[in-house]
Amino acid sequence: MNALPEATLARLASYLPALDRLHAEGRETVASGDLAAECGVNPAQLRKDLSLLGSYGTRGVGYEVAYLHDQINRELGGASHWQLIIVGIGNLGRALATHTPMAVRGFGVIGLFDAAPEVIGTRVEGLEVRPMAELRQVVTDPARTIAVVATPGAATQSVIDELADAGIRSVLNFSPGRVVAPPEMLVRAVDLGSELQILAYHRQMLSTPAADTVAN
Amino acid sequence: MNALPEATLARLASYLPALDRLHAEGRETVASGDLAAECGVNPAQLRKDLSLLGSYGTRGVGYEVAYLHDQINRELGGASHWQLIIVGIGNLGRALATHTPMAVRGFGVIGLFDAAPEVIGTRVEGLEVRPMAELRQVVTDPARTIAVVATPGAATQSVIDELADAGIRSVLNFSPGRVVAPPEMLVRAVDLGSELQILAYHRQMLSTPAADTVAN
DNA sequence: GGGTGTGAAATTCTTCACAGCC
DNA sequence: GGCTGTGAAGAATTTCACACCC
Repeated sequence: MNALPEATLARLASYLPALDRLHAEGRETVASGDLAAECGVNPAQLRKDLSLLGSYGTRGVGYEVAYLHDQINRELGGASHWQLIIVGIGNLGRALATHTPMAVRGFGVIGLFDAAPEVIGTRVEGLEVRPMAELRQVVTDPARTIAVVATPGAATQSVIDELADAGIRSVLNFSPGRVVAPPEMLVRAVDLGSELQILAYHRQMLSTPAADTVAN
Repeated sequence: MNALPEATLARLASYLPALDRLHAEGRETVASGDLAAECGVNPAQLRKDLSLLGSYGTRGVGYEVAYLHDQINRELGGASHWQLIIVGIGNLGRALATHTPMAVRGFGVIGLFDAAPEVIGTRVEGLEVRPMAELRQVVTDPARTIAVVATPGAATQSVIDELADAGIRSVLNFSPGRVVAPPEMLVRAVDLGSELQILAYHRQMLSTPAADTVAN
């Protein structure tokens, strides 16, 4: 299987929750037009995305909901059973630890870490919060572990270093500020502030008609 | 000023934190190559992005850090002083309420709302959590208000309806599941699960060399 | 010399439109 | 009849490369 285009990848991930919903409603099959409307994309685009995974549709009928879900999930690596650890158990860390949609997609949380003594030893969802020193005891298979980093900005770089030392090579970073990581480490940054800013821009554009737009 | 391309928009938002950092380090000017490296983009791309806002650079020197930051921030609508309300004060809601990078960029939180009686009346960062019934008392200027929705899935649609009734037209939705909203309402969905899945896919690709890649 | 601003080329992504299958 | 799968057209984005300015 060839590498999927970046744009397709983001859309495929968004099809999964929609398929979950359809499955929950008891739908067995779905046509590209319906699923596309649900996800806010063009039907042709959706069909093209799915055709990159192979041909899972039936002409005249559509796609089998459960089977399609499995195929997308497998392709995205969700079925490979990743193990998650969360570093930084503040509000955001706790939110991520209890975020059920993640667990549903095959990401199981196996460890929680924090630096603050008053947090260490407390429990979240039945898991005890541990100090970073115990990282290696918890992470038994670093190649299959993804670290979610939700620490305050100042601590992030040293956390990344410790994770790298423990052999972890996949990081989802919610902490603002760029970090340097060894080349074998894949770091994906998520910036919640940017999302707000993009929304604000769009609203501003819609509300204040451009001066160069002639009335029609 | 014309509408900015969607792709440029996302990058501009990512330049702001980098400029913040440079400013904090005392840098007065920065060349496109340096800032681009910091943000992980192509230097020509960065120059083209900035040129869409006007010509703020000096040939042979670079861009003035503080001035460039102000220009981008203004263009993105951050300086328009948006008022934020947060609906759903669970862990994620609390995390967003205390997320300082947001406040820094001109987004001030003016209200917190939740449905659970045991949460109503508690305080987060000095703000009292209120029931949705008090929405209109808090939101005095709905056109300048952005609602951040962090409710559990089942409650989301009714929350959107109530927000629409109160005249709010901008929503950042962290809740999974598609919602229907009136046409004048702009809803931007953020799915934290997708980010994990995209990361997992990339790691899977890097770790298992494609069969069709000939050794070289 | 160093670095921006920007047409033009190259690439990637999206949409169309229709043959082919159920 | 309805819907998928996909080549081809069209649109958008990224990158190159160089004129121009400090």
